[in-house]
Amino acid sequence: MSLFPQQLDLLVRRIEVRAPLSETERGVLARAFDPQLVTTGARRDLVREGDRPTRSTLLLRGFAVRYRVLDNGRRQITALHVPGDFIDLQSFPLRLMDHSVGTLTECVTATAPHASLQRILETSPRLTLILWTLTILDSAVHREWIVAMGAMQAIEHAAHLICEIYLRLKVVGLAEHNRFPLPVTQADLADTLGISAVHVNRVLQELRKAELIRFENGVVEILDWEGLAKTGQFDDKHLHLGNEDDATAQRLPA
Amino acid sequence: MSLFPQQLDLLVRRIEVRAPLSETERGVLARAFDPQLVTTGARRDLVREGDRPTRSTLLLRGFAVRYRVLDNGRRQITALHVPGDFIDLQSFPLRLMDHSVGTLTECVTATAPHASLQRILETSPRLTLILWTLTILDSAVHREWIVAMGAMQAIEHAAHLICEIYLRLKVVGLAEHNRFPLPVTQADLADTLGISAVHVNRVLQELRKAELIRFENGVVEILDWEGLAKTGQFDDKHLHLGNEDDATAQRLPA
DNA sequence: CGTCAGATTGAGCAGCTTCAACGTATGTGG
DNA sequence: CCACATACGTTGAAGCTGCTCAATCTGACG
Repeated sequence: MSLFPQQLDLLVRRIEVRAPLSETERGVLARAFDPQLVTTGARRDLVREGDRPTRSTLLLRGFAVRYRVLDNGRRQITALHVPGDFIDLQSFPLRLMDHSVGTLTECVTATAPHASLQRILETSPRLTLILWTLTILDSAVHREWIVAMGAMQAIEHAAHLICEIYLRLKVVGLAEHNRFPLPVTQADLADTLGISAVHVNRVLQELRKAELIRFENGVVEILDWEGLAKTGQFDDKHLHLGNEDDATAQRLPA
Repeated sequence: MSLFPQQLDLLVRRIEVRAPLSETERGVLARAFDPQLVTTGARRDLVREGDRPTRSTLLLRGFAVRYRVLDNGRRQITALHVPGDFIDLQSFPLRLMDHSVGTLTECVTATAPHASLQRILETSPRLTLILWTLTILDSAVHREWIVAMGAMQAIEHAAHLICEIYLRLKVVGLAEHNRFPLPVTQADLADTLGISAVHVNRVLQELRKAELIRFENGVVEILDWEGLAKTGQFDDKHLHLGNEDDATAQRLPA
């Protein structure tokens, strides 16, 4: 009645960037999930705006996005999720989904009933803080996206996004050196960056011409990290990859 | 050694939109704050990017903004805070500030030492969930801003923002019927909406010409709520103003 | 081989920017 | 009390970024 260790591994890595987990805690976390995994095809919804989920979903394999569709038909992606991310942990404290989550690729997910999270809340302050922190990291990324959308040009924004995804994938061991999967179409990028698909195409061409990246068949290769980070004015501070940032490690030793 | 009830009132109202608080809980919350309040002048920083606060700040009076300044000198505001909002509750789980918070007007604040929040985390699952929920509401607003920035025109975005601020002020009793203070300059709005101050001016003129709002001397009057909400494609779902949205009320009765 | 999703290109256009000037209210020192 | 400074709002004009529309190209797949 619990997740296998290797299935929990990506989440554990994300957490342990900041705070070590004890064996007991890993066990509690593993038992919070339903043992059976769910596989969902590409381009399907995992949760829909208006839903009131009774369980939260952890992404184990594949890429997913949070999005909203406006009256005018435009879709805006508000978050891009990679393996190891909870895609709707916020539905535990706040049940009503105010946005949808859809898959980009085929995805494998594990689900944790809210009742299990409730138990963690009532019995483990440390794990509670860890879960809370995960939602706060989402927030920090959201803010960074607002900055990028509001104050950067399209090409800078695109460079910024690529830097962010690269580091996030690296944390969970899914990026090789300067190379990582990004299985999204230019239309998806358009809905993420808030620009048209045509313009995405031109921006990507510029990034290629500047020899900052290659991007073919859903794989990004970063040719010049320095240049890319500079173009995107990228600073990894908001990803909080250093363990001295975090209260869990300092105030609640494992 | 605790905040006066009326000083806590705005926060309590925000919380009780979704979940009732017991007298005991109010007491615990009140005692989490330092008794003395702090007054900060207009256009000063309350917290700075790079800081590692040891206490979290509750805004009692005045308006404040979260923001980041880019290399190119552009300032992007990522959140606008009104009385009753925590401006840096996330610094409890994640110490390093990845953005700054500044005042727009003179502000009165109360501070809660992280040690007090720690005590709440260790002793009161229900209050912990409530605090967690407050940070998650910030997240929901962030996502809505991403949608507005990415998929709306400037005039729609502006209308959307005004709708949002109006409802948030109403919750804490700071908006009269269709009328509320918005002590920001057009340059502030520019940094919020991610457009130039000149264009803000033109957008406001359009909103006035369409007889949707008046906006003089830092006071907004909504002349046509329906029209404004339609223009801004505004839906209050993401503000989670209904108590059936929330887990606290349902699973952890006071 | 035809079909389809996705990428690419060109051309004209719209939204928003920048620069610069000017208006208006408020405050301040002489 | 006036001269001047300062902050904020308003207006016009020119230009750039990114959009829309439409056509073409490419590769995968049945």
